[in-house]
Amino acid sequence: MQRNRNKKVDAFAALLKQCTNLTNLTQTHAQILRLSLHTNNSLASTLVTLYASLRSPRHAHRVFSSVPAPALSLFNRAIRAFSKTPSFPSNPIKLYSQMLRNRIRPDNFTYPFVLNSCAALSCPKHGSEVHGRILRTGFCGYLPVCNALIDMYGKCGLLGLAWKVFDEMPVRDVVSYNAILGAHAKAGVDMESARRVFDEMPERNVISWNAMLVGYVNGGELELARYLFDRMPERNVVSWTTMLVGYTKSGCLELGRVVFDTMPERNLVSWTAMITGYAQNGRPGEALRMFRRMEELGMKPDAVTMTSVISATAQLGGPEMANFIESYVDKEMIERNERVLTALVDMHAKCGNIEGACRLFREIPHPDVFSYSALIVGLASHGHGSKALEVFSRMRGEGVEPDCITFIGVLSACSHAGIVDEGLRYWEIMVKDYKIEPVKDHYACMVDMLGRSGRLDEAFEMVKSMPMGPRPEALGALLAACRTYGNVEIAENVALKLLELEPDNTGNYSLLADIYASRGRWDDAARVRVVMKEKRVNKLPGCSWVEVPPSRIRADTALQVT
DNA sequence: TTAGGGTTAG
Repeated sequence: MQRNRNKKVDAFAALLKQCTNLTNLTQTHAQILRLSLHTNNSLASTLVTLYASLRSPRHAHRVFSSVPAPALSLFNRAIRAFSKTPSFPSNPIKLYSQMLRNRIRPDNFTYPFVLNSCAALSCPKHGSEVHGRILRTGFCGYLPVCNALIDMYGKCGLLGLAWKVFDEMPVRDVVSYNAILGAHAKAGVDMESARRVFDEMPERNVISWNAMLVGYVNGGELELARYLFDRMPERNVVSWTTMLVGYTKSGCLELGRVVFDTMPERNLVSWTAMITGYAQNGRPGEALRMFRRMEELGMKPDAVTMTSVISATAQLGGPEMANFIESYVDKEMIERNERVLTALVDMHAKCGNIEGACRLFREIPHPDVFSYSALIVGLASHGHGSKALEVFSRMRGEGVEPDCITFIGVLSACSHAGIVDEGLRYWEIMVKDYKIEPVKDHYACMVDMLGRSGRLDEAFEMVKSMPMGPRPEALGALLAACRTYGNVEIAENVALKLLELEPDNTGNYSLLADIYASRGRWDDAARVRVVMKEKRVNKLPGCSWVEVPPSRIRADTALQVT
């Protein structure tokens, strides 16, 4: 009987090896379940690994939890599988605690992956507990275990502890050096120390060179990065992608595109980097075109890719497109992590569906400053000022620290709700409690708020108090308020400054001419129009990056399709 | 076991 069962297990193990997609894997899994072989540790281990490699952590979790007494090997395979999706509910740290409760002793294959998750979740507390156990059980003699410790402390920013592990190791390999090098280079702020490690290490591989490259890129030292890139003894897809990111992050999209087009091989990360480059530099149409090309090549996006695709869609607007993208996320089983959900909240808000934005926000288990800000800004721009302020107060109650963008939402909420004194109070809170230095956009919000409610003198004072000098955003808001309330005196003052800063912006000339006209000062209005003509300032045609169906082209917009 | 891609902006 037992022998027969073992035979079947072997047969299924062989069958599983041939499963290359989710369809035939689930079919084989179904047969395993029918014969009640799913409690077999070895089959369950293979299933968990395969589901994880096909990016189906939910299936993997179901397999794992249906085994009543998981053995060490199954724990190890599951921990390894889930270390790729550390934010998933059954994360390696939980599995590790479970194995200790089950009195199963972790070994040298367990620790590196658990430590990886501690690093990914930035949990040095758990990490040092694991460290303690490693020391007590004598596993510090294993190179991969110590290397993972260096990496974990380095990624959590505890460089002293990383060095302590490094220094106490009797034997080190290139991985140990790379881990400590990466810890210094990553942020790009201490490249001198990184350089010292790099120069002193006994042996270097492509990973060591890439770690230095990343450091220069993240520190904004693009020329040094390029110098290094050109002289590397060996380059792989990571080196090329890092260089590509260097260019796109500093706004050199065209150079980034050249790198992308010339790199010898591209993977999902390279495609995502290029898509993100376009999305973050105001070229959402180009981002979506790249995404389509990537799909046509059969490359499946992941959560990171989709975050940028969603952000690009948000910039283009349109409720149909927003709904399409959301159902795409569902259909392709993209992990709905915090960043994906935040991007979806923002997208729906920008595409006019604030209810959809609120619905998605409720799905976020622990909203952070990004998620709260996206919702607050969204509510404010839809005119739900008091609802935005409610969300802000809930955010503070939850202990989430607002940032400068949150306050842009809060101040514009006050502006739209017409509650000026509240707005002034929030300004105080921003500056005094949160020590946030107001930037030009905050001033623009305040000027807009004071101006809308007719407090033009205070708005003017606000403009004059700007430490960076009057900026077009704030001046424009004040000029608009001057038109609403017919205040020519301030308007002339403001317009003069504004035209000096933005001589090519037609809106400013028109606004001033309108103000003169509304007060019956026809000669002055005409004078502005003449100046406009002399400067050859003509209305700029509307411009779009995407093909728009003819029915949606507004009659008053000259469309320049690129 | 070591290197690359992500969300919020009057």
